Amino acid sequence: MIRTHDAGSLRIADAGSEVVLTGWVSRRRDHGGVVFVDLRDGSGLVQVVFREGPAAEGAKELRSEWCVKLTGEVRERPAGNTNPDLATGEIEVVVSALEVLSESETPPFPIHGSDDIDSGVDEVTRWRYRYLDLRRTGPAHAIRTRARIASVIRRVMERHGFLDIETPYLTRSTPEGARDFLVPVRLQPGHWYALPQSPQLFKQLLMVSGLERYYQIARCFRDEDFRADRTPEFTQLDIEMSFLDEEDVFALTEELFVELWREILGVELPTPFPRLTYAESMRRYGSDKPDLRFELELVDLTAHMAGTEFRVFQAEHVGAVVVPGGADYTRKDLDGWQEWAKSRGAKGIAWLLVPAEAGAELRGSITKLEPDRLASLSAAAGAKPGDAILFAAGPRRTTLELLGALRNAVARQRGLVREGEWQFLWVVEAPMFEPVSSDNPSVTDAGGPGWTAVHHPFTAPTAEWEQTFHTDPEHALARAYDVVGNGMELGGGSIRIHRREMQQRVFDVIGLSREEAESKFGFLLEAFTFGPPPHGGIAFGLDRLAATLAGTDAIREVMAFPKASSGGDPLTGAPTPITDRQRSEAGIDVRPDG
RNA sequence: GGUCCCGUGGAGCAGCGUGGAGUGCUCGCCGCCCUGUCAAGGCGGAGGUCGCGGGUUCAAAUCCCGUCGGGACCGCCA
Repeated sequence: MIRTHDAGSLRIADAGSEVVLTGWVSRRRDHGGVVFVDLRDGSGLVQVVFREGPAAEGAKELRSEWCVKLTGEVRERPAGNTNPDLATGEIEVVVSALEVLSESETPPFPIHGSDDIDSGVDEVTRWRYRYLDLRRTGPAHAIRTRARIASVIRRVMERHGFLDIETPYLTRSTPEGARDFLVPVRLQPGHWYALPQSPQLFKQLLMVSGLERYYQIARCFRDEDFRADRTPEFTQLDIEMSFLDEEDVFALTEELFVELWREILGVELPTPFPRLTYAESMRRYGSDKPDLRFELELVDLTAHMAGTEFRVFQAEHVGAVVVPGGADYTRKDLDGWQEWAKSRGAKGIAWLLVPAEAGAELRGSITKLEPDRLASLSAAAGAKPGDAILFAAGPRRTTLELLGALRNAVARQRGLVREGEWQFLWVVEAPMFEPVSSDNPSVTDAGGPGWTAVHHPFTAPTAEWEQTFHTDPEHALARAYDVVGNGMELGGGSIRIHRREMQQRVFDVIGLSREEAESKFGFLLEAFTFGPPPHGGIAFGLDRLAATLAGTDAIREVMAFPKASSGGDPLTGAPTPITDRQRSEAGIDVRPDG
């Protein structure tokens, strides 16, 4: 190394040492006879002082973000001049020699003094100059945190004998539901690779291989629209094991999470994580990833409304969220909820304000309800004087989902979320199938009527449904599980089917013909003819996990070079048009015969 | 595919409703002064296609239409 010390590591004990430092000029404070420079390197900041001689002359020329090397003596700062805000604030380095390693243009946004990720600078500008953005301590910390997370993961996985095995990026479509990214193949014009949406099929093959314990920090690709927490390439911690049951997955996951939260945040997570069935989670929270940092459980009023003449409540499901103290809602607030519901495609939300004073009249949009039903409604909903009740009615599933979203929105709005708390749980026994609909197309090319796999078609049914899932697909339950933290789905997986007969019944339910199954993943089915072990696994969204542990909402903050929401890379300018020659060589316009 | 928001010197904003000279603020940048600052300070200065195109108007940063870029949400995404 061309330096002897890290700038941020110097302490009072180093006083008197001669040091050589390298780094960037963070700030320069020129007082004429004395010049102070904050020198920054990967370890932190230290103040260096120039007084006289050639070094001091050179210091006059220094500008922000110049890269320099300097030699000097560490000294205790004069009395009264220490800086308690700096780790190195008790000392400074008096410079005897200065070498400019490289000069810098004026940076497009301030680098110094921005320990927070959010400095107010436009994101696109930050991504465009991400290499400068990462000189800032806040963004750099997020990336460093991610690296520590990967390190903890590898330690835990290796402790349990898992093998880190790479799987192909140039492959064929896997059975997930998203659109594939496609790569043309020069040597076979008109033929295309798909980039993997996950290593799903390969990890199952590795179980057939008898490797028994696989993990990979794998890049995955899905060509879908963006969200704040979604980007076209992302990273999964992918895990698969043989001869296991759910408890093994739960135990491993909990150990991993405990270790991550302890090491990164210094938080001790209690285990085991509570478990909820999917059905119970939907019933109580209207979500398959409930946030348990607040209560506000949904109320089921379907029975209370049975036989009502009131049109809006003549529905498969009538439910409500009771807003504590919500009687202070203004008409504008309530109209706001209407708009909110409509923006989610719902018909609307009915409301009732329960007056705080005894005997006062109920106010609301449903006061024309039958009087006895109305009178007993507050009690049936569990509302107290001063509360508001927000109702939704309609088909059971969509109504519960609307109420679940409402529950989250109300909790945020009313400040009911206990920030700083960590609430993990397992959501288990999801349905195996869901009805095919226009916005939920079948995996079959024919797109025939019927059912599609909720998780993926290799997910095993629960013990109770092993013999009967194909006769009642609507109610069949899967050995699938999601781990949820603070309302975020952090990971999910399942126990797989390893028996050919059972697999065929699943294909029959989802209307996948033998020919189609053969052409899509015949290689997996063939592998399963050679004594496949019982196996299963789980995958975690590493970006979401890292963002959570780094204390940011945006997964882009834990990616070194994130993409903009159009899918473009503001730094390199990708994607770009291709030349005619590239187009011709790639063979992308060729239609293969047959 | 849909809804909403943003685009003004290098950065962050205000100005737009009710059209009237590129007006203003904070920071940065350049020059000079300055021996204890750490958001150093003082004085002076430079820097603009108001995203782009069209329209309305005597006159457009401001109003209208379109478009591009960015962001959030719904759909979509196991």
